[in-house]
Amino acid sequence: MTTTAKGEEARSEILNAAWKLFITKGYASTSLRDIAKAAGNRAVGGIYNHFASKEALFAELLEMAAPVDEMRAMFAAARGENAPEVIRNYLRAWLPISQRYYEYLKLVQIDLGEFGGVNIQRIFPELATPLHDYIAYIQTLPGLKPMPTIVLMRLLDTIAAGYVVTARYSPEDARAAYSPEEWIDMMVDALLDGITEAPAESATDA
Amino acid sequence: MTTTAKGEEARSEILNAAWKLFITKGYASTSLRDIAKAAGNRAVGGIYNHFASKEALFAELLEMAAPVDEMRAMFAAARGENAPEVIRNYLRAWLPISQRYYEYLKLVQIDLGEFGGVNIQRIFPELATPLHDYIAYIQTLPGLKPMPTIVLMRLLDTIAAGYVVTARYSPEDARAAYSPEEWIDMMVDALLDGITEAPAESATDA
DNA sequence: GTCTATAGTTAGATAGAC
DNA sequence: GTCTATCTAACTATAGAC
Repeated sequence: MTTTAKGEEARSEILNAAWKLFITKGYASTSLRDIAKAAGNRAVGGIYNHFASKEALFAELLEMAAPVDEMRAMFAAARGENAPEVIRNYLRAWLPISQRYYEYLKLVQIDLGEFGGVNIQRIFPELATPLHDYIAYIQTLPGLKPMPTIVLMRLLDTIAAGYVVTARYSPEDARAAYSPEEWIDMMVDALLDGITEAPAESATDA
Repeated sequence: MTTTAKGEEARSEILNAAWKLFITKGYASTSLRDIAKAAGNRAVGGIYNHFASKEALFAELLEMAAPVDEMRAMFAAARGENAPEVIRNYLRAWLPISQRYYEYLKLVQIDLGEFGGVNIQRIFPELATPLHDYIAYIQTLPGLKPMPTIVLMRLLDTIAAGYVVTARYSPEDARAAYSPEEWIDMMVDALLDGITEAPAESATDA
């Protein structure tokens, strides 16, 4: 829809402004006037030089911001010799990403609410399949209690989702008592070793 | 705003319709015409006999659906002699509630996005304080590894939030392999005892 | 490609008969 | 208390000058 350098700049300004507004105000509450104004006080009509409609602009955001490459790279990198070690590597890599992904999830929710999820359905398989393969890989490694793949997947998803969600709702000052890395390690430790006090006898790795 | 029985019925029909539409379509995308139509094909203007504005209608939903009583009752009931037992009781009681609460959280997000959270701020202290007290109570009980209150709170919140979120995103058929109660117990077990295989020597409670 | 101007539609809210 | 009719404002999208 655009070829010149100036056009490209306008296009990305519009995308940036739309991202911020859709995230903070929602889709329906964000007018094209709002977007045009936030994108350097542009003309409303000019948006249509770059996007066919408001929904097309939204769909473009959803597609270009999907963390497909990031996730694939992480799955390739977070490997190791035993499952606990790999899980630790995985969560250390994924949790910081997933927090950035939090804003993206708002766009996903918009797509589900406003458009019935038609836009996200094109992207989702690209993410689900590598994740499933990766979890299956972890289960070939030693060091875990036996459990079905679906259970392990949900546990890992639970930590990731919970980490992101609780970062928003818990009181800020208490959360600041630890660095993000410390928080991640504490949550990983809880998942791997539990929070129940050991039976007290042979404390080999305290 | 309403006194007669017929008026009360209309009022609750409007509230029910608005709840469903706000949850599924979002606030801004839901028009008062949509609500009036869904509430038994009523007249749009009639809504103003019961609510001063669209926002007032929304605020009423937010207030009346807050699970304040449910949470207080749960905090009072989920007690015991040692911390792991109490945590299990707590999560068994709270996770089913929190899933119903999932829809309510969408309303909270709407309030944050559309109104800057002004409506939820009236309700939030009623929930946060009892929760904090309850976590502190758990920490007076024996059986947990030593950890700061804020860490335990975030871990419990993580399980609760993760349970709710992953229920929406994981594939339905795989999730149906276990009952909700089984899922909850598996997740509680993971939190309490971890997922790492024990060092193999003295398997006392396998 | 960007702008101004505007068409066409729909929103929240109000007035007044019944 | 409910209805029909309507007001004003805001929206998406288009047309046409530059």
